[in-house]
Amino acid sequence: MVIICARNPFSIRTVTMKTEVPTIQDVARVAGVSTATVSRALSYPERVSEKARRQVLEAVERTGYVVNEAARNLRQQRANAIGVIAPDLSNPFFSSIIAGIEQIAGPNGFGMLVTESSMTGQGAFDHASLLAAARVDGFVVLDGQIDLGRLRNRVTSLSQVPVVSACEYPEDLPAPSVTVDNTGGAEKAVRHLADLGHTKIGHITGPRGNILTTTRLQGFRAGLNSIGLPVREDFILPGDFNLEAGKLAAEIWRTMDDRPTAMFCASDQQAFGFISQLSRQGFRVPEDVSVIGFDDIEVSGFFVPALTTISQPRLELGRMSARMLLDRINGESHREGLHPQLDVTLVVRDSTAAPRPE
Amino acid sequence: MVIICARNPFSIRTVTMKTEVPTIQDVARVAGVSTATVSRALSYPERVSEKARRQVLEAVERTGYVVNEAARNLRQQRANAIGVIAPDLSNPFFSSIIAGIEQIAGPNGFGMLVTESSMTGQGAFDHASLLAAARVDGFVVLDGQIDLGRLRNRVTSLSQVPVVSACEYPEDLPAPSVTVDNTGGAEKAVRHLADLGHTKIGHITGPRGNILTTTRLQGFRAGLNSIGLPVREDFILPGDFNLEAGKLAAEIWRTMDDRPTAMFCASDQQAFGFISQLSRQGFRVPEDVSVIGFDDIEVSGFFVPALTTISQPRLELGRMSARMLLDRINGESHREGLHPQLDVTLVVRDSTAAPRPE
DNA sequence: AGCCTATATGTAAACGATTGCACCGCTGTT
DNA sequence: AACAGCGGTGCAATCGTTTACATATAGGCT
Repeated sequence: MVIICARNPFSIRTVTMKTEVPTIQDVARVAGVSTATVSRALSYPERVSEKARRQVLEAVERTGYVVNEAARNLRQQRANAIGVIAPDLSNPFFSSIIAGIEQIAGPNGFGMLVTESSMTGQGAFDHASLLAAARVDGFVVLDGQIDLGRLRNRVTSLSQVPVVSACEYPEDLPAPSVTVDNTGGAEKAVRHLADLGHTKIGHITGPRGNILTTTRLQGFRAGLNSIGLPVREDFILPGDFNLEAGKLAAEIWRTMDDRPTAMFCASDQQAFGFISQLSRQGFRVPEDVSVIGFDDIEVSGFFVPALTTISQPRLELGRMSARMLLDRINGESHREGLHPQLDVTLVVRDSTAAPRPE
Repeated sequence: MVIICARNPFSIRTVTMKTEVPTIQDVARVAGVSTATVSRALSYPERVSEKARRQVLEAVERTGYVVNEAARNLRQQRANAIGVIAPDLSNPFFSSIIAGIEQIAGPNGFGMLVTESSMTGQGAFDHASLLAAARVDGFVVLDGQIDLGRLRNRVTSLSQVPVVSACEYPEDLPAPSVTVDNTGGAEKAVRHLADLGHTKIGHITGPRGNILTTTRLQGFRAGLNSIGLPVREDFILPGDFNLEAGKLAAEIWRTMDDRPTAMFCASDQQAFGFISQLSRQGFRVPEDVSVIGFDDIEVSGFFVPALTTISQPRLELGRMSARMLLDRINGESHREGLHPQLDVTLVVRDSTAAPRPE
């Protein structure tokens, strides 16, 4: 490989030994054109002559030039990157959405900066506003619990900053969001259980205050209503989305003297925790109790028993939110009130069955 | 909040309505000092007078100034960011490592750019070298399968570019790496099974060519040897780390006329797939066959049965590799040959038991 | 008093790209 | 022959920092 780089040819930094990286100047010199032409040849090929384009391309090849993003970003007042704020990076549910975001961002020349909102106490928000000042062009927010007050104080009018929330969303956030039909999903779950013949259907909720918790609970009630089943408040157990919460709920279920014969869990993880603890106590799923989850994470199909659940298009959730964000960044402003909702589907596997005859 | 920003006070871009963001010039004006002093007051507080520092800090407060990273990066020839190359973002195993990296990078003022190496075919490598030119100061590589030839062609001498590989590592990569004791882990697994009384112990490997596959297989053999058990080649089934591979292996196990009574799986996910498929066929774990995994991902403790496995410190793996990378970036060059190896521990749960008496 | 040092500040030159503007030559029209 | 229009190109300003260097001021020493 030939390295052509006349600028400062004798500089040898003895410590780092960093090889000088070619600049647009070097390319221009080799190609025998001005830097303006080089820049144009690369960004708007159709605006330079055939000949110039060839020369530039060859010079790029020979020098091994690659654009310095920092310089470009400074000049263009653009970061060519988006920020992702997730509540919990190690949660497989979120990582799949993040993968979806990357699938769109990457090929469009955008980097993806990932932060965890739980970070450092006050956390992501200093991050976020700090980032907003030059590192990213916008955010995808995956955390519905986020403290908006803080952000508002920093960023004068939030609605100006390109933000798209995905999955969970703060209700009062004046930004587009992409979600799934949580209410409808919960209704489908209930209906499925009822179709199997269950009349005593319970629910383990998500964490208090979370929007997903609210909508799924709402769907749960609506589902029961629509098929004429009474809502038994004592069958609604408070929980969280994680494994531990399912375990805790199992302990409560065990102590009930009138037990539901089927449980709708607010997440797959929760369902795993529930089933796991029950099995340990000698109960069997679905023989003793049917269990249905929500999310359809990858492992669900391989759980024992394979989990019946409401499947969310997580990858598509990420892809769509990234697309919307990129659109906003590029000025193709959707109306603020854009809130697409993706459909969810019932996936029947082995954790649900007809109730044991009395 | 007071916005002080004299530069171009009448500019109102009607389309975007972007609020002008204050620069260091604005701060300097308000504080009544030069930009140099502002810069110094923020970066080296001890090098300016008490008075100047106070004035600058107050001006920063009033203007809401936050440094423009693009400009800083350009000037300093530094990106203040690290790149992470992962083979599969939605895999919970990797996401935990990524979380660990972020825990170190974030607080140190480094952004974390995440890319998936499977991306776009040729993929991460154009990404990677492109990034190397200005977006990141170094990489943590989580993908051992990576095509080094490509990278080499781009980056003249790879050893100059700060790279740390974590978990998996290409054997010929002249870069520090942080791994876990895979061989030792495999030995522990085998020993545990032997201690329970198993003599017919099998293994489902990872994907061909992967370094983890090799070292774990090696440990498996070594373990058998050290306790005087023969290595039955027909008990070694080829696989992959994912769920599907476990399922496939289960089918093979079923057709064997002389079956191992215990299986050491190359990953937890694989173990899930194996157990899941077996259960579906009416076999029981650990009664019919003991199963031990490798990784100890979060859900393992809640599987049915709870999975006995070799636990890796995934978060620490990420944290340590991030620390090493940051050190290298800051010039505190470790020797090239630094390859710390973290310990793994056996976690005994319910998927292993003594073999059924003949 | 004179000189030297140390400390605190300001001035201005980078960093490497993009892009508004001016210019040049050519073609086609009047 | 004059001129408008246009595609292609180069010049040079600009983005917002950091930092080498110059300068100023104060204080300590002989």
